[in-house]
Amino acid sequence: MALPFPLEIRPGSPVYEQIVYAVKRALAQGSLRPGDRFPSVRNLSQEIGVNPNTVQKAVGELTAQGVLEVHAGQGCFVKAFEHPGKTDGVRELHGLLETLAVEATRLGLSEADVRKALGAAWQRLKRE
Amino acid sequence: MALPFPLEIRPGSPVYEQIVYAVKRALAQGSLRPGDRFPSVRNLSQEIGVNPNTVQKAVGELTAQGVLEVHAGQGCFVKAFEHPGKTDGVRELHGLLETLAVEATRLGLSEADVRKALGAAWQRLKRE
Amino acid sequence: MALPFPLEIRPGSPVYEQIVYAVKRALAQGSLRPGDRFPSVRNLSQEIGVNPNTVQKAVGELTAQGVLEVHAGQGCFVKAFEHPGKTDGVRELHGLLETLAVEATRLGLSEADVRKALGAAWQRLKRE
Amino acid sequence: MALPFPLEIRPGSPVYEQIVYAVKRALAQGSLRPGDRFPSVRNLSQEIGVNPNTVQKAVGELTAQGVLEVHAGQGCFVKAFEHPGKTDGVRELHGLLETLAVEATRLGLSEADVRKALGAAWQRLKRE
DNA sequence: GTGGTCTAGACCACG
DNA sequence: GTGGTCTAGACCACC
Repeated sequence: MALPFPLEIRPGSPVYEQIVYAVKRALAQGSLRPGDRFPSVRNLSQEIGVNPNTVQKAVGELTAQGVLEVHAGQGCFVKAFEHPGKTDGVRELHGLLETLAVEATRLGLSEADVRKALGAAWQRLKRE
Repeated sequence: MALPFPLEIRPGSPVYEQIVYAVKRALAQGSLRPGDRFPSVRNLSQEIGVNPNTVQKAVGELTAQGVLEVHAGQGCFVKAFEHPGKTDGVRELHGLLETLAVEATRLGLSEADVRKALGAAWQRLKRE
Repeated sequence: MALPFPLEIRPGSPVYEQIVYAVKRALAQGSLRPGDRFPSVRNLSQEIGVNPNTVQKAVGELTAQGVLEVHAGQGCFVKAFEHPGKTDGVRELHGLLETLAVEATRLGLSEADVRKALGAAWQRLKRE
Repeated sequence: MALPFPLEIRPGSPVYEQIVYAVKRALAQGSLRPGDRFPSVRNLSQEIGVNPNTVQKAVGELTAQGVLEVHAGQGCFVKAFEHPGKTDGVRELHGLLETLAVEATRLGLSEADVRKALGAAWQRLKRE
C-alpha cells in the first residue's frame, strides 16, 4: 500500500500542485518509470489524507501535461514522454532560469556559484 | 514619466507579484540601483493601469523583503541589500534549483544543456 | 460563535494591528494554543464589525510572522512557534526594554519598582 | 553647534516620534537636565536635516507631555518634571509591561530572563 | 505631495 | 465552505 513515490503535504502551496510536483520529481529521479501503474484516485487520496477532488485535479493536470495516461476502466499509467527538441525544451525553462538569475543576483551570488549549486542539486536528485 | 523599469501586466498570476518580480529583476540587471527613488504609489498605479491598493500591496511586500525603504511622507527608495553568506544564499535557492533539475529532466535535457542555458539567461539579463 | 480570545476594537491604532496583538496575547496567556483552529476571515470580521479585508491583512501579518498557518480552502490554524535562542530572543526585546527604562525614569520609578510592576503584569497575563 | 543629545533619524517610524523619544532618552540618562536650554526649531531642523514643521510637531508633543517649557521670545527649556505617585506611574507603564510579557513569552523567555535583561538594559542606559 | 488604513463589494482558486 | 486578489473610493498621518 506504500506509495511508489515520496509525498508529504505541507501547507503554503496548493495541495494538487504538490502532488503534481512529487510525481514529476519521482519521474526525474527514476523511482517512477514510464509504464508504471499509477495509484487510483481513491487510494492515493486515502493514503495522503486529502480530498479525492484534490487528487482528481492533480491527475487531470498530469494527464494534460502528458505525464500520465488514463486507460478507461483500467487505471492510470505513467506515459513515455516524448521529449521536444533541445531548443523548445530550453525555451520552456526560460522563466525558471531568469528567476534563478534574478534571485541569485539579489543574494550576491555569481554565475559560477549558481553553476556549482546546480551541479550539487542535480547530483542530489539523481542519487536519492 | 516613464517608469525606471520595464513592467507589463499579464493575466495569469497576481498583479502585485508581477510588480514585485519586475522590481527585483530591474535591480538584478542594474536598471534600478540602491538609493534610487521609487515611483509613488499613485503614479505607478496610473502608469500601469491598476488600482493603487494593488501597487500598495507590492510596495508592502518589497518593504518587508528589504528591497525598498519607506520615508514617511517623502516616498520610497531602493535599499542597499545586505547579502547573506554564500552558504545561506545557496540554501535559499534550493527549491528553485531542484525544480529546474526536475523540469529539465522531464524535457530530456542533460545537466550540460541546462548549464549552457543558464549561461545564456544570465547574459541576457545582464546585457539588457 | 464566541471568539476564542478577547478582542475589542478601540480607535487610536490600526485595527489590523490590534487584531495581531490580541492573537499574540491570547497565545501568551494560553487561551489560544498551537494547533487550534483560527476563526474564518468572514466570521471574525462579522464578529468584531470590521471589513473582511482588514481581518485579512491581520491574518497575512500573523502568517508572515509564523503565528498562523494557512491550509488553503480549509482555514487557518495556530502554528507551533520555534523559539530562537535566548540571546537572540533578548536582542529582539532590546527596544522595548530601553523604552521601558526611559519611561520609568521619566515617571520617577526605580529599577526595583519596575521589576515589581513587571512581576505583577506577568502574573495578571498568566492568571486570566 | 553639536546637539546636546544623540539623534539619528532612521526610516520606519515617524520622524517626530523619534525626536520625542531621543529627548526623553537623553533626559533619562542624564545628558539633558532640567533647566537646560533646548535648541531652536530652526537650528534643530537644520542640524538633523528634516522639515521644520516636523521638529515643531515634536516640540509641541514634548511641551504637551510636560518635558519642555516654552518661554515666549526666549526659547524652550527642559522642565523639571513632577513625578506622579508610584501607583499612577506604574499604571502608565501598564501597556508597555503587558506587551513585554506577551513578546517575551512568544520568544520562549521566562520572567527571570526578562528581569535579567531589564537589569542589563537599565545599566546600559545609565552608563552611557 | 507622500504612504497607510479602512470600507464596500466582486471574483477566483482551493478542498 | 475557506482564503486570496482586485477594484473603487474615502480618510488620515506625515513631511
